[in-house]
Amino acid sequence: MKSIAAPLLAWFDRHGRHDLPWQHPRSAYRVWLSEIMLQQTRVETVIDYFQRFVEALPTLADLAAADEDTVLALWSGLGYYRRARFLHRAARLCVQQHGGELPRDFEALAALPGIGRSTAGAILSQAHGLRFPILDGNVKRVLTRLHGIHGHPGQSAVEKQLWALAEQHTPHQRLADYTQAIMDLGATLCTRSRPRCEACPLHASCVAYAQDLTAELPTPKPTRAIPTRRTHMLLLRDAEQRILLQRRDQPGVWSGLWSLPEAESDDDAKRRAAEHAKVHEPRALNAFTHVFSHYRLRIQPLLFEAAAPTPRIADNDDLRWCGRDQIDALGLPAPVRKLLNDTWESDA
DNA sequence: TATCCGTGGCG
DNA sequence: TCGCCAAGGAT
Repeated sequence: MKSIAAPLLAWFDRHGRHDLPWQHPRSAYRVWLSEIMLQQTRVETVIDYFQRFVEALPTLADLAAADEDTVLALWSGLGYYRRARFLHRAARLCVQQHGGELPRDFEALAALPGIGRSTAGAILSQAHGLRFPILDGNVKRVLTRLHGIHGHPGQSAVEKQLWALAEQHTPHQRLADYTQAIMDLGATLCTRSRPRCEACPLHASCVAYAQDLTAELPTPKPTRAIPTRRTHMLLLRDAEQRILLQRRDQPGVWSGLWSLPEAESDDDAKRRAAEHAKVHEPRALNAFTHVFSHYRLRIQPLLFEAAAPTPRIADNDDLRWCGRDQIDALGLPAPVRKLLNDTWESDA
């Protein structure tokens, strides 16, 4: 099989992305952080989060020493929060077991939480120039088209075949550049819709291009209808305009993040509100829908005004009355942060 | 193996 | 408005 490395690297030198923030400097810690943030997330979205994160926690040691609320606050809005907790846990494991650095050994690296085969390959190739393939969404898209492979890449047989191809294409020189090059190709030319095949350095040997299959490949995941769940969110606000926040359980959606107490119905909401404060009749705010990958959540916010906190419910690890300026330091789900800000804004 | 886990942008 | 996506990994 003819390797794609030579034409790909030549293209990368002229048209690749060379100014991403994690490339300067390209330390193992920064590459690792970027790879975790980039899982299922766009480069444009990640850049600001990355800058803020490394400014607050410049080294692996800083991350390991940070508390979880700090890490989740820096991650807040980026989604898939388990990534942040795994990142944090992995940093502490590195301090405990690997001399405070990310291991260079593939098995040890991939054994860390949040680091799978592809992310381990990306870190080792980009940070250390070691020869390990990656197989992320970009590479899957490039390889299924280049070789005309049908079937959803999530299927194990298809994925196995793609890993074998990824391995075969990986060169023995310029590993960091090659890894970045094939991702750049997927991100900028070999895009899901309307790929720019005429500018692609590989189109002469591309099966999908020759057979006009770029619109069919990669085979999309079979879709299924997602359910709608409903919840009431309680905005308990005291005389000082503070609102009661509650840390969410693990596991589950938004686990470990600070959110609002929830209820299944109006009556349930009043009952739960009374557990925390002496309250008046609630005011129903505008309901809205938040969409996850696997279900949509219809949220009915209920504002309980001028609540007097029940004394026995003091601030603790999982319950906290927070003012407007306090939520910046906490990890909150994006729609909850917006709801709180809107509520405080509306009577400012 | 299938499901779970966020978010913002785009056609 | 809405379906679908975008640098996966864990369970």
